[in-house]
Amino acid sequence: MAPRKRGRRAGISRESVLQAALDVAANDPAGPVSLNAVARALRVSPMAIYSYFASRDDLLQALTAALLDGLVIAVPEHATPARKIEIWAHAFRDYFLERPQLITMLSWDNGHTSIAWINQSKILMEALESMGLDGPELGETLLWIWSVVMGAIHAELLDKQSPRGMQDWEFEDLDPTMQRGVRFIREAMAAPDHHARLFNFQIARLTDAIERWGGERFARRTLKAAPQDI
Amino acid sequence: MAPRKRGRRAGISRESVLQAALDVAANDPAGPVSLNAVARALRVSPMAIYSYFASRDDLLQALTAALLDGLVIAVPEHATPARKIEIWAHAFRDYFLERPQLITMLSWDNGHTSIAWINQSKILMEALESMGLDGPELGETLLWIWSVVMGAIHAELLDKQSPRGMQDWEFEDLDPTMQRGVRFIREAMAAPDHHARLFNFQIARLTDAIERWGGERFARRTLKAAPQDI
DNA sequence: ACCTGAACACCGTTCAAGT
DNA sequence: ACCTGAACACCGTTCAAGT
Repeated sequence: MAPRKRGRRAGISRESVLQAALDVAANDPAGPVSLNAVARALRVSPMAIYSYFASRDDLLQALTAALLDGLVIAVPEHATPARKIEIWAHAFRDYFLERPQLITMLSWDNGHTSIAWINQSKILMEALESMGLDGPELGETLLWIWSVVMGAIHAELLDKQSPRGMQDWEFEDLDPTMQRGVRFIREAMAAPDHHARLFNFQIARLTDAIERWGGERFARRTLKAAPQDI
Repeated sequence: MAPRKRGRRAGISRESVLQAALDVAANDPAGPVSLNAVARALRVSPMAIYSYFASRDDLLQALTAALLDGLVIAVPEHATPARKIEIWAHAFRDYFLERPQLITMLSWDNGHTSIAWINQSKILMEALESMGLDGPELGETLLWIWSVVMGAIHAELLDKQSPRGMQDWEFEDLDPTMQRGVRFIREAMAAPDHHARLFNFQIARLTDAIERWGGERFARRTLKAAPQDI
């Protein structure tokens, strides 16, 4: 309560700032993590944080890394590549659903991809390689999987924190065809495991496509390598 | 320049506010549309806007509707359902790429889905229905397509407005396996039509899966309807 | 080196007052 | 009814000053 004297050491550190940021994020998962809120939690002036982080962006980068560090994905060694991808995706989903702030910070807030995030994709990459993917195609597939997984999780979180409520008058403004569609959507979302089912479905289509696609590419490459000009 | 007198009519209207908001959005596609910025463009006090819109949310809702109104998707009547979905998805992508603000406002800012947005999906729904989808399954498929299309476009825009630059020291901190992966990603993204190709690929997988899935469901339903107990 | 305070340029919204 | 101005509670960041 007693206001600190000018320049008096508050005894904060990079770690304690990070911990405070984690607390702020945990207390309000929906809202953005602001420097001011972190400073308030630490009972210091907002500017004190600048001694440990260059900017808000810098703090968020460290925060995402800290949050991601807790994620350890283990896959059975003898599982098929497709199964490994499935396990990877579901582990990601579970982890993000418990830490709703992460998805925003990781892929939407500023677009910066943290190192920790990339390192977490090792299992994914190894699975793709063993499916015969290589070079730019492997890179493209990685980007694709990220987009689908993050998109699906983001949509799920958004829906959970603010269910798309539609007013009656809005519903009546709709085209009759779409009124039926909206009813179907509501029916679909009424199922208690709706989000899990939708996620499962997307990942299944994903691995399905990769298996087929990777197989084709692999066959083509093997064909090219064969001595056809003899 | 001359400051308006208190209460003096500025002569703005719901339409002029909306137009100003469109201008603001066009001038800074990356940044959010703020009430203050719109007021500045109109040369009125921010509070004047509250005479025409209940809140910032209300203004954004109207803004998205106005932006979406310009989108008219026409599909050849005799195209296959899958082809219709493809055309729909690409029309959406083209439209959104020219109006980068839309994607944020529509699906990420507050999560409110505008009526205009839903009405735009009529073609999509008709295509799905003619593929044999119905009920909650149709609703689920609609949600899925939205998620994929919006996710892909969002990722593309984000990448364009702030390319994921990675510092050298960051690269060296990576696991060797992922260093190779990141190199592949860079190679993939070096292609000039990279985004278009990735989008094409995703939509192709999407229609592929729906055709197969819808077909299965259709067959099962037909089977059920058949007089098997005779 | 670490921290504060004042300042600047933002943001959305409420409330009272003026025409 | 329409609009302003002051006020409130935010936000990130710069800069000078204090210990």
